[in-house]
Amino acid sequence: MKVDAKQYFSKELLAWYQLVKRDLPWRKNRDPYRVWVSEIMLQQTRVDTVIPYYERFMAKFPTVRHLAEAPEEEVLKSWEGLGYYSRARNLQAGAREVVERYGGIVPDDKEAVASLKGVGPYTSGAIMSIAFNRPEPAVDGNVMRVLSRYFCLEDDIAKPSTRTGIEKLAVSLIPEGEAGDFNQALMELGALVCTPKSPVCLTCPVMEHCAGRLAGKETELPVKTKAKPPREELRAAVIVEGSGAHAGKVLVRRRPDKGLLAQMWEIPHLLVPEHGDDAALAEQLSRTLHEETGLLIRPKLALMDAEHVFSHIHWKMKIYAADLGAGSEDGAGSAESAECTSRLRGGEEMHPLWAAEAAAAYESGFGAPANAAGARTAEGGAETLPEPYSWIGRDDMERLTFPNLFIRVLNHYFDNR
DNA sequence: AATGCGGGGAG
DNA sequence: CTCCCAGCATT
Repeated sequence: MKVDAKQYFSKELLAWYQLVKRDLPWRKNRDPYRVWVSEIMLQQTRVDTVIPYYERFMAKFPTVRHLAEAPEEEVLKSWEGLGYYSRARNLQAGAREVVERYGGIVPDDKEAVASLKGVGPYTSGAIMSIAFNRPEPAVDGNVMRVLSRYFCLEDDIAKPSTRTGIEKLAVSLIPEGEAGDFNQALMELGALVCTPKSPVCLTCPVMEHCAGRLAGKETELPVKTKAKPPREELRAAVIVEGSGAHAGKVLVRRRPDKGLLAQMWEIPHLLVPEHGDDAALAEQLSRTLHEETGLLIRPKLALMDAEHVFSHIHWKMKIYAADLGAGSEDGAGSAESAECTSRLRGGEEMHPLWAAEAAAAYESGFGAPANAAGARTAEGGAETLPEPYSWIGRDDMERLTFPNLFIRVLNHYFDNR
């Protein structure tokens, strides 16, 4: 590629950007903290999705110090529904580091910024160029697509080595003193014109020298290996209705500190080998929850099915509604509970569909609970549930953080109760 | 180099 | 349906 084509590209792209750039909330000024928050939220997330989250987040945590001093649960709650929740924890960890080590001022220093939690090659380049106008590359999916097409590069952009190579190219394209605008222009072009499918080449400011298009390959590029399909997991979940002191509430638990959906709340569920038999699933749920909480639950209704696809796992869940039987801490007594028939419409009545053997095991209380909390009988049971379980009402959903999957399920339940 | 990590919009 | 989005951390 000739030097001419590179200079042409940078000059025309920059001029185009000044004309058409969108008025986005994080472009109001160059406050490094605002840029930082926006770039973290924008990781693997569309602009239109981010905007409302960004507005709420900046109103609630307007400065590095506000974020650093906030309770972690509030930060996670503000991220609810946005996905990739470790971003929220890492962002707050970074804010606390900036307060402790740099007095609350984001340092104008590449190594310092790059060392912050959750800040990788792209984000550090974006912060350094946009906030400080430093000539660093900010190569994301947009940039790899745009440059692959313009320079007709056929390297697989799924390979890390390809990104590294494109970073070197991207640096060489940055016009003197215009790193921030140029990098944003590159991404803006990828978002508005040089889109993944059916790029709008006729409106492209650099169409004339686009090698990919001149070769007729604009829709073939960039080359990218397909991702492996998510593995399927069948799960059985249950909404347990409290009674007595916990009437109107449901049983939830908090997920572990690390891993999938870390530290978020959910309704109890478990991995099962197959979905065939409602009675068998009900029995497994009942037995497992008894082991973990001491509660004796009685699944009554197949409430709904729910599917949720993560990038690497595909959950297929059957969700039951249950109440507490005799022998539970909150047990209202079998006679009373037995009269609680279908409170939910559209569901399928299943109690007492249990196999005789499972029902007998249930009636005998499954033996002693494995959990140290001990048996919870109507007379002498402990008042508190073992961690990480808890009873919550609908109002509590305002302060606890749930993945969208469970928000949908709980809303469906509370709406039709 | 591979894998884990959310959720949704567009075609 | 499929693709992929202003990616990063861990192994």
